[in-house]
Amino acid sequence: MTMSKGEETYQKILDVSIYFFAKDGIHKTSFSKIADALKMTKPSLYYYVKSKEELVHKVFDYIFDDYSFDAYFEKEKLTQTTIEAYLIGGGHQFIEEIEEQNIILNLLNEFTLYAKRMEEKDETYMEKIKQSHQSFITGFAQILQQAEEFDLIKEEHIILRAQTMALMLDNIQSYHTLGLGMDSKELWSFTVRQVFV
Amino acid sequence: MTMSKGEETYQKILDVSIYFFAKDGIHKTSFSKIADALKMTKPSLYYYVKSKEELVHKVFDYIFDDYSFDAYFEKEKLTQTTIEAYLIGGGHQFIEEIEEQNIILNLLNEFTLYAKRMEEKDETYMEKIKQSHQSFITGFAQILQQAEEFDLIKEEHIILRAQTMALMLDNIQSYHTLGLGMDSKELWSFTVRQVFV
Amino acid sequence: MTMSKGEETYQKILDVSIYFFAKDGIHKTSFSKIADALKMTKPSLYYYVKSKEELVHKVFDYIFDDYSFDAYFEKEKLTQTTIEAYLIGGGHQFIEEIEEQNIILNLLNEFTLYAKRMEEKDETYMEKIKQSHQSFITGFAQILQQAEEFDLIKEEHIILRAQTMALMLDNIQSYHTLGLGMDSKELWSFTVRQVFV
Amino acid sequence: MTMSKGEETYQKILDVSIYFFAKDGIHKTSFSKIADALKMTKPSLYYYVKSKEELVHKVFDYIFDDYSFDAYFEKEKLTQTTIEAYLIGGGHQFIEEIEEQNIILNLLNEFTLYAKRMEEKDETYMEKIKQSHQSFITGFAQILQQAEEFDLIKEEHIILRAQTMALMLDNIQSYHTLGLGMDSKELWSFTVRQVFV
DNA sequence: TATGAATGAGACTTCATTCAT
DNA sequence: TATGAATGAAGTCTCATTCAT
Repeated sequence: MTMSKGEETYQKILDVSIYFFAKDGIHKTSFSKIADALKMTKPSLYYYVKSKEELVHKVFDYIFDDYSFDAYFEKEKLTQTTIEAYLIGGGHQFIEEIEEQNIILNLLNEFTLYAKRMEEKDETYMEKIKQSHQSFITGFAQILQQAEEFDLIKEEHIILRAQTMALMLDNIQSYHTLGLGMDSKELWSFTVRQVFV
Repeated sequence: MTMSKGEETYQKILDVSIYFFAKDGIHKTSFSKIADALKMTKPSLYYYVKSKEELVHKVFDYIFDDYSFDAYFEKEKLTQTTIEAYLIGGGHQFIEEIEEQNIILNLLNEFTLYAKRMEEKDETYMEKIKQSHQSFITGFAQILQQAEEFDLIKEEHIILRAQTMALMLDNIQSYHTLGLGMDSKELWSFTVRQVFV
Repeated sequence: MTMSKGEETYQKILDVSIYFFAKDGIHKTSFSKIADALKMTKPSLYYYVKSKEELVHKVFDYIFDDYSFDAYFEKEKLTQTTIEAYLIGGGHQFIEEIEEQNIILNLLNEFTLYAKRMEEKDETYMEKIKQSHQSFITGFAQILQQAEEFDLIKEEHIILRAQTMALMLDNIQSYHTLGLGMDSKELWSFTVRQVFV
Repeated sequence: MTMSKGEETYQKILDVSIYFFAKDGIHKTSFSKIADALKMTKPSLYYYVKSKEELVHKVFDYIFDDYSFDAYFEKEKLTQTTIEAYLIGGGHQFIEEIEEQNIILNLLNEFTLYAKRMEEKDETYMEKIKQSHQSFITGFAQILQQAEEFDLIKEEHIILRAQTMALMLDNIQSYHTLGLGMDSKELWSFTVRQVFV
């Protein structure tokens, strides 16, 4: 459980990189900036990270490994309550967590752009992003499947409904931070209820 | 109607900038790149544009001036058809146009990030983006208001419905380009129909 | 007496150039700056002035043509008053005039540096500067010669006295503008009186 | 006592900068020029100096730290000889040293101009220059005070005399280098003797 | 593990100047 | 007389990266 000094330093590098990548952008975050913030020298960074491209990739993995349906919607809780409440609650939790680490949203968007632009050179970025989003669609679809088995909803359009939910949940916070006076949680609750009509 | 040589050159600069900004990102698009593509020299660019920051701003305005509800949903057409068909049709047109100029999507996303990061220095970016999105929400809300007057929908949740439509339409294409096998037009039709339930 | 439009424009160019050369330095004064201040375009400037080097030379001549002993010490007045009072009065006038066009001092100093650095390429600058300073030394020497003929001072060291006066008068204002709390006129009066001891 | 390699390089940068600043002027001395002369690359310079402005400031401090009354007039020597001889001797030493590092004079003048033009942005330049000049005035005044206590001169005009000496000494070499056939040492001796009349 | 020192490539920008109109 | 358009050269500065210690 305890980290070695090296692991600690590595973790700090990731944290600081995430912070600056999100705040200023990947391109505007130089090794100097990171090194200064960590009170290290640039060459020391190279001990932990082979190149900037590798750092970007490591940060990317670190971020997207946590960005999946299962991280927010815990399946064990599903039986304890109604499906509708479960979906609403999970979404609210998602919204809250994203809200807390506000600047991460920027990073998710930046990485998506980054991944698209890297697609020719390195497909792994896009693949991981796809998987993340797919996990939400699939996750919602499974829940809906179950709901249908319980006769809570009609059989129709399960995929479209799942896609709607995934897309809404994914962008609701981005929209919120634009400052259009939108109530994220209310909109999510509304979305779920519409799906269950 | 005809452009002077200077205006033509200026327009070409905008076009090429848009192309590279979208394809490679603002930061990775240097004046050299633009100048080379136009077979001009770097200093010539400065005859048309005071600085890179100004070029970014000009491109930004050029893009976002066209990104509004009214540009896609022509109000004159509203009376010629049913409201539901009108909304579906307008959305399909929106989706088609975005699809044609595919890379513009990247630019919209990049500019949104750019605007957030510039907010302290220059609020005008964010303001314009807000206006764009607001125009969609307000546009949909007005249509729904009318629908309600004709008793086509219930009075409830007009704002939430409008927000849902705006958010869905705005991100449907981004999602599509991720390659999750989503049918944009079908999803939009479904969205509109849900709203009219 | 009246100037043609062309002459007027030319004069304005000189005036503006003097202003910027003095305020910001020759090197930091670009043709753009001058053109903007005059609401002209750069190529128009080239109609009046062949190159920046020529502009510098013209301004230089314009400034140093007026910087001579005779411009400040009018020989006709010499007989009307005592020699000592004449010298003090002339110096005070010099000081006042320099004080009025304060920034000209910067230009004189900058041109002196410029002249030294150009000496290998173009000796005319240094020659003109030498002549200016020599005119003061010679001017004072002639006055002192006359004073000696009237037995007001001893024969000795006439050149040294003249050099002292020239050097003091020439630098008294530069010193003053440093803000060392020096009273220029009092110091000049003191200098003259010392010479007449 | 020995310098590390870094310190040596830094010192070389200062030396070369001084040389070029004096010979060609601050503005005409580019980092390329300095780097070439040192057989370094431009970015290497930035390892030692954050910006050109910082380099200018460092050179300025380096020069003006040595330019004070105490650096040329050693107070211990005062008792060993007569005051008049002491002042003449100190001045001659000053003149000789300035003559040896001839181009430094240009630099002093250039820095004075630079300081005036920077006054709004950064007062420290002007303050240091003032202090230098003030040190000469105060230094001379103290000597004269002492002379007066020994009844060597009259009580009157001690400040004016000190100012005269400071101003003369400060500019005598500038004048000399104009090539007006002035004998600097003789003029200084004359100045001191006049003061002691 | 860490650092001092260095570098090639390339970024944005300004300048003096030209030329056809 | 004046201007719109363009350019080669050069300037300040940043960046990712390397290497010997």
